[in-house]
Amino acid sequence: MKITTWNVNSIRTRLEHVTDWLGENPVDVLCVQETKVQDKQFPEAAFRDRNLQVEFFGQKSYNGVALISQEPLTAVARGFSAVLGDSVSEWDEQKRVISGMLGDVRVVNLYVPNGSAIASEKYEYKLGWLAVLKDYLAKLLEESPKLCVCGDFNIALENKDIYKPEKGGNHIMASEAEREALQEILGLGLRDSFRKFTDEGGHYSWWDYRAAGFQRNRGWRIDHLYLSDALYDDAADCTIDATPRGWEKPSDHTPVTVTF
DNA sequence: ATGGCGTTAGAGTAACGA
Repeated sequence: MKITTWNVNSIRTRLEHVTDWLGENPVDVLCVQETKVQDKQFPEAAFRDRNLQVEFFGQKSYNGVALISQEPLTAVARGFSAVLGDSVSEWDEQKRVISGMLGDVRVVNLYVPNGSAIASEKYEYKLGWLAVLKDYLAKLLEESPKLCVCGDFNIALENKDIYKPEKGGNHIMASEAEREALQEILGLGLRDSFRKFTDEGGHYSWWDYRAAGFQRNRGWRIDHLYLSDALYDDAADCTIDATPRGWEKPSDHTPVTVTF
C-alpha cells in the first residue's frame, strides 16, 4: 500500500498538479491539506472522471482536507467530534481532520495549525489542538491497530530537519512545547516512517515561497507519515518527491509517500 | 533585523500561511 501526504495550498489552483502527479504516481490514498474550498465547490468531477474516489471536509478560504483514493474508503470520519463526540465540536470549526479506512488500515489526514508566532493566541490554539489530537488518536488506535497518521504537522521534530538549525530552537514549528506535544502523541505508539530509512538531515518537504527558498534549498521537513507498530515493521520505503515543487506555480509543499 | 511570495475574498487591501 502507498499513502501520500501533500499540502497543496488550494486544491482548485493546484488541480492540474494533483491530477498530473497522481497520473504518474497512482498511490492508494493521497491525503491533501489546505484545500481552501467549501464542500459544495470542491472540484469533485476532476477526480471522479479519472475513476478516483474523493472525500473532503472543507470551509471557505482556509484549511480544508481531503482523501483521494483508487478504491472507496469506508468509515470516513470528518473532524475530531466524529470520533470523540460533541464535547470537542468547537475544535472542528476549522476543518483540519479527515480519516477513512482502506481494508483494515485507518488513514488519518491532518492539517495541524500553523501557530503563527510563539506565545500568540494561535500558538496556544495549536497546543490545545494537539492535546485533542492525542485523545483522538488514542481512541482510533484502540479500534484500529493498523494506523497511518499523516499530514502537514507544521512541526520539525529535530534540528536536522531544518535548513538553519541554529534558528530552530525558539522558532515557530520548532519550539520545545510544540515538539513535546508531538512527542507525547508519538508515545501512543507511532513512529516516523521517514526515519526508518535514513538518519541524514537536509531532507525537506516545505520551502518558503519567499527569498528563493526552494532554489537555495532552504527548507523544513514538516510533512510526516507516522505508522503504528503493526505497519512500521512492514514499511518498505518513505520518499519525498521534490519534483512538483519545481513546477510552474507550485504549492510550497511537496508530496511525501510511504510504502508498506 | 526585516521582508521577501502566494492564495482567498472581493474590489483595495487584509488575513493567513510557516
